[in-house]
Formats: sequence, structure tokens, C-alpha cells
Amino acid sequence: MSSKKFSRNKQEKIDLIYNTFFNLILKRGYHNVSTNHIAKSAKISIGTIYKYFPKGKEDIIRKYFEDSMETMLNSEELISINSNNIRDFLNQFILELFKNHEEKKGYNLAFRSAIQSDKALYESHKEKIFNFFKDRAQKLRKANKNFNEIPEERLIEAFIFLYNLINAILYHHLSVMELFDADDKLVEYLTNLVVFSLKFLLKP
Amino acid sequence: MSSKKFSRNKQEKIDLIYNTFFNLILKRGYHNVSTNHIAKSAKISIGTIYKYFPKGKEDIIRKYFEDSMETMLNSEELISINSNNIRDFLNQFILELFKNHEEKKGYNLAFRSAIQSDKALYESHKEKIFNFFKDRAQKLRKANKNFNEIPEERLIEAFIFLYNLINAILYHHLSVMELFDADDKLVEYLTNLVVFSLKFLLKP
Amino acid sequence: MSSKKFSRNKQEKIDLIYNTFFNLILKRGYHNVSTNHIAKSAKISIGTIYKYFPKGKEDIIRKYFEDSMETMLNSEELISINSNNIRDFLNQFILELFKNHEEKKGYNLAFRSAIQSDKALYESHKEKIFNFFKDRAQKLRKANKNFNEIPEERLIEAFIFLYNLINAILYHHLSVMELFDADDKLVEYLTNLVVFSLKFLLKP
Amino acid sequence: MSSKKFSRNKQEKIDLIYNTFFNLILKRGYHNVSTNHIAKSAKISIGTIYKYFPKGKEDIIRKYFEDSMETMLNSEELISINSNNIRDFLNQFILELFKNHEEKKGYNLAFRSAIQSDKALYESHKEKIFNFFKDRAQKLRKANKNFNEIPEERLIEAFIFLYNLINAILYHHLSVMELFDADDKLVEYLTNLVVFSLKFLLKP
DNA sequence: AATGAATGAGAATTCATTCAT
DNA sequence: TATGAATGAATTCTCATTCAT
Repeated sequence: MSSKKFSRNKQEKIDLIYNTFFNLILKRGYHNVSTNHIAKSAKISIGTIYKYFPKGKEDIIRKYFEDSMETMLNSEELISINSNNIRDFLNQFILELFKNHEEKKGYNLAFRSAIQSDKALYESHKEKIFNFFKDRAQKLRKANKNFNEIPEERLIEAFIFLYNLINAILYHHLSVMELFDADDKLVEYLTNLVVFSLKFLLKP
Repeated sequence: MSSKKFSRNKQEKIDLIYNTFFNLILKRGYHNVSTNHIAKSAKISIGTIYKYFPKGKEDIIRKYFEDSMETMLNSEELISINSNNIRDFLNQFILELFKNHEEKKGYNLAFRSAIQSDKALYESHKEKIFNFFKDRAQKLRKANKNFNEIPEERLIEAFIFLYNLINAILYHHLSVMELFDADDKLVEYLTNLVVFSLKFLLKP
Repeated sequence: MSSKKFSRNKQEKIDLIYNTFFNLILKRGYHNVSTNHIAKSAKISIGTIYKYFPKGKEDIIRKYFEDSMETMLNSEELISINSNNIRDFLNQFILELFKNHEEKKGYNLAFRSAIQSDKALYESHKEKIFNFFKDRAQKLRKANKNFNEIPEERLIEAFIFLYNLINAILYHHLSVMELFDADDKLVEYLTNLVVFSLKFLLKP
Repeated sequence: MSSKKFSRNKQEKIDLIYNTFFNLILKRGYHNVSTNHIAKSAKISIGTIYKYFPKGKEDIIRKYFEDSMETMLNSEELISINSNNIRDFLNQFILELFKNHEEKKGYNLAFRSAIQSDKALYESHKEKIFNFFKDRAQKLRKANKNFNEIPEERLIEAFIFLYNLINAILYHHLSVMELFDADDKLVEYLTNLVVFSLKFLLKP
């Protein structure tokens, strides 16, 4: 029975803005969605958007991904993987990305669009990815003799490349997802792809 | 004679517009380049651009890719591949894409940007790709018993998927190209990737 | 008792708003300070500002100057000057303005800015000044034969002109204040300036 | 009989913008005039304003005063004054400012408003004034023994101060111009004021 | 055929003000 | 009384497109 206009629940409004924005992006493309569109579509005033996201569109994307990236990379599931078992790690990681994909297709497409015109967002995202895989690479090299011979930098680069490859497959809008009749099959394909690629990339 | 000189000037102007546009896109991103920017940068008038491309930016991209796609997919090199030898075909095709990539990075990035906000361009591009691979699939199935068991649709979809995958690797701006110290290595990786993937995708 | 404490809080809040506003104006200029800025900077709510100053910025300035002008023009120091001694009066008046200037630079700059875009404020200020000098002029003419020959209107106008001139020197932001190494020198200059000007303006 | 819409006369349009803007400022105050007001009032499109003045209001003022300042300070009349005669110079200079004032009251008020919120404009204006008087001061010191004893810097500062003082009198909106029934009288007053002030400021 | 001045819809953003809590 | 979320008109500025010359 609480009035919509004076809802004291900030998070509700912020989520409304997120959802509206990402839905609009899915329908019309990032660059064809304006802050005014968001306001109209969400039935809130333009001022409200700028209250929560003072720099407009960029801010919405940035803040959303700062949160969601943090959450994803620091999720229980990823943290708790026994890092010296690389198969487990890869499989778990792909599953994690895949779960993300299912529920966040709109958000991720938005993100891919946004980093194309926002260098700062792109750099910060790159750094986060790098640090995440640096940590993984270091643990792997400590725990597993096979990886000792591969330079740390190369290992990190390989991980990042494959991370991007998986994302490209999951989110690239030219993909023909219908190829994989079941999710299992897609995950299986991706895992095989990664294992095969890693071998290729890391051989001396 | 006068007409020849004339049409020569015309083509020069069109090429100038193409080059200027794609260079600007590389520097500033598709959505940050306006028709006025192109005119200023190319030192021609905005009116001239609208003479040759009455619908502006969209038209430039669309016409460019109509031409270049036509040229690429119908190139001597691809047409002359003996289509019943699938290995040759794949290797040749990847090399062709790779050559393209080297010299046309700007154009392709532009294209990727453009189709994100232009549904018509996207659909027409999809159709062209589909028709190209439909033709290839039909020839393959005629010439090669192994492919008879695979439904035509599925074969086409697999080809399209892999075509997109290769492009994603070549053009995705998050890629870590430094991984592949030599072009040979990248082409080798891509070929292996495609062969491996085809096996996976086409097994019953 | 509670009411006393209450009104004390009220005055404190009003003073807080005054101080915050004028400090912000000094830093950023009148037109770049918003009511929301004041609220944030003073750490009170925007609602509180509108409680005490229902018309916002204009009201703050207007009310402040209504008070301070009243106080200044009716100050003990000015009232008690023996008005038939014009030298004393002028010197005292300049000193009064100067004291004001030292401690209220921000307020005065704010005021100068404000009256540029608020005609009502400007008119009311003009009227107050006029009435003040009308009173002085009348007293002077009664007490001092020399002034009898000068029309009352002209005397008032001369006073107002010189009042504005002094203020212009004190507050005009293009002034080169470093010229006057000591305050004494500036006051001396101003007094001479006024005496000289009065002679010029009042000669028949 | 030339069409208004496609007038090839840039300067006409630029002058129209200048005149419209400065007239509006006189009526409503600098901060209450928007670029849209100017466009509507001048019956041109907002785009036209931004074609000639890409940074909007600031640019209009800046460009106008860059031109007019240049013109004024380099005018035949000022340049040709025999600089070693200080009386002549002062009188001529005041007359020049006064002529300016008569025809450009609106422009000057606009300028005074504008520099309050545009630091760059303010600095560039200050520099121009400084350089102008530096040149005058150097010539005076060369030609006239009396000025040798006064440090160059001090001489410049005094000139600048007096220049500002005159402008304040001419343009300050609180001034009571009616005091001076004839222009001659005002110029006479200003000259006396400046001579008197210079003596005071330059005495050792 | 070529030019570029002119247009105006629409995007991003600010800010005085209101009012439910 | 005090709060601050919410509003939306108004502002600055951009850009695709037109059309007289």
C-alpha cells in the first residue's frame, strides 16, 4: 500500500532503472536508448535517474557491472574451487559464466555495447579480469608442476583469451545458439574447446 | 571520354568517403562519427556525401558491405576451391578471412558497430551469409557421402557459427592477439579449432 | 524555556544557511550555487531551507540584506554622527563601509551578483539607499546653511553616486587593490575622492 | 530580394546574433538569457547559433569582445595620441571610453556579467588591458622625466585601477547618471578625478 | 555536380520546488 | 519540525538532413 512516488526503497528504484534500461537495450540497441527513454519507460522522472546515476547511461552500466562483476568473480562457487585441479576449475568457471548468461543476456549485451564507447569502463573491466586470472594463475603454478614451465604472463593471457572467447560465443549476437539443442551440450563443447585451446596455446 | 573521367571522379569520391569514414570510426567509434565529421575530415561538402549516400551513415556502411561482401564471397580464390575437399575449403576460407582482417580491420570494426544498431543491415548481412553457406553445404553434400547424413540446415548452421567464431576472434576488441606470436600460428589454431568444432557439432 | 531553546535553534539554522550560501557564492559565483548545493554543504535537508526561505535563493539574499542593511544604516556609529559636520560624517561613513567590506566581502559579492538578476531586490535596495540619504540630506540642509542652496534631490543623488562609487572600488573584481599598501591609505584616498567629488558635483 | 534563409552573408547573421543577445541581456540580465531565447528572438535556429559560436553564450561574448577590444585599444585615435603628454593622453582616453559607452552600453553590461562566470574570459581581458597599459607606461617613462622615478609596475597598476574606476562609473548599474546634465560635465569630472587620483597614487 | 548555411528534433543534464513520511 | 526522494520544465548542445545558390 506504499505510495510509488515516495517509496523509501532506494534499491527498488535502482533495480527498476537497471531492468528498464537493459530491456530497452535488448530491444533497440545501446546507442538508441536515451536517458529520457528510460525515464518514460520506467514511468519515473528523468531527475530520479540522475539522482542515482549522476553521469547518466554510462553510470548505470558502470555501477551495475561494478557490482555484478564483483559478485560473480567473488562468488562462493568460484572461490571454493580447488584451484590445483584445472579441469574442475575450467568446468566450474564455464558453468558459472553460463549461469550468468542465462539470466543476464540483456545486461551482458548492454555491457558489450557500453565498453565500446567508454574507455574508462573498458580499462577498469580489463583490470578486474586481469587480476582475477593473475590470482588463479599464481595458485595454479604453485600447486601444479606442469604449469611451472609456462611463464605467468602467458598463462594469464591464455586465460583471458579463452574467457573472451567463451563470452563471444555466449553473447555475440550473430551466434547460432540453436545449434546446441541442450545446455549440457554447449557446456561440453565449451569445455572441450577450452581444453583443446589451452593445450595449443601453452605448448612450448 | 568526358563521361569516363567523370565516373572516375565519382568513384574516387566514393572511395574517399569510405576511407574517411572507416578511419574515423577506428579513432572515435561508430556512434561518435557524424556525417558532418566525415565531410570535414574528407574536405568535401556534406551535400556531396548525401548525393552518393542519400541515407547517410547507414547507406555508407550498407553499400560498402554490399560491395565488399559480394567481392569476398565471390572471389576467385573461394569459388575455385574444390568443395568436396573440406579441409582445403576450410583452410582456404580461414586464410581468406585472415587476409581480409589484416587490411580491413577498420572496416570490419565499423561493420560490427553498425549492425548493432541497424536491424535491416543485420538481417541483410545474415541472409547473405546464409545463402553463401547454403550453396557450399549443398555442394558438399552432393560431392561427399559423409555429409549426406547430416541435415542441410545443421550443416549451414555449423558453418555460420564457425564463421562468426572466427570473426569474433579476429575482431573482438578484448582479444589478446599477442598470444599468437606469428600469423601462421593463429591460422593454424583457427583451422584446428574449426576442424575440432565441426567434428563435435556434426556428430550424430 | 523550550521555546527559547527552540528559537535559538532556528536562528542557528538560519545563520548556517546564510554562511554556507555566501561561502559557496565566493567559491563558485552566485549562479553556480543551487539550493541543493547549499543543503548538501550545510548538511541540512533541502526541505529545511524552504521552510525558512520559501522562495529559495532569492529569499535568502533578500532577507539577509533586509536585516544587514537595516543594521548597517541604523548602526549606532552612523546615527550618532553629528550630521551638521559633513567631514566627520563622510569619514565615518566611509570607515563604516570599509569595516563592512573587510568582514563581509562574500556577502557583498553575493549581493552584487544577486541584484543583477533580481529586479525586485534591486528596486527595494535602491529605495532603502534613497531613504537613508534623503534623511541625511534633510538633516544636513537644516543644520548647515551651505547646503540650503543645493536642491535636496541633487544632494541625495550626489550622496548615492558617491556611495556607489566607493562600493564599486571596494568590491569591483577588476580593481587593483594592491595599489594601496595600507588600509589607512585607501580610506584616505576614498575620503579625498569623496570630498573632491562632492565639491565638483555640488557647485552651482 | 535575397532569401533570409540562405543568406550567404555570414557577418549579417553574426551581427544579428550579437545584437539579439546584447539586447536580451539588457532586458533580462545575462544569466536569464538562454541560447534558445536568442534563437527564438532572432528568428533563427539554435543550430545556426552553434554553427558560429560552438561554445554558446560564452563564445558570443568572448568573440565579440576579442574583436571590439582589439578595435578599441588599437584605434587610430588612441594610437596617435602623443604619449609624452599625459594630460592629452588621459583626456583622449576618457573620451574614447565615453564614445564607446554611448553606443555600446548593452555590450558592456553583457561583458561585465560574463566575466563574472568565465575565468578564461576574465584572464584574457585582464592580460589585454595589462599589455595595453604596459606599452603606454613604457612610452611615458621614456618620454617624460617625471615618470622615471615611479616604478613601471606601479604606473601600470595605477592606470588599470583608473581604467576600471571609469568603467565602473560608466557602466555600474547603480550609478546615478542623471547627476551629470551634460556629457561634457561627466568627461570633465572624470578627467579631474583621474588627475587627482594619479597624483595621489603616484606620490612617493 | 558541388557547396555549406540553415534547420529543428532530440539527447544529456541541472535545479528550484513539492510533499509524503 | 525536519527529511530527502521525486518531479519536470528548462537549458545546453549535437547531428542527420534539406535546399538555395
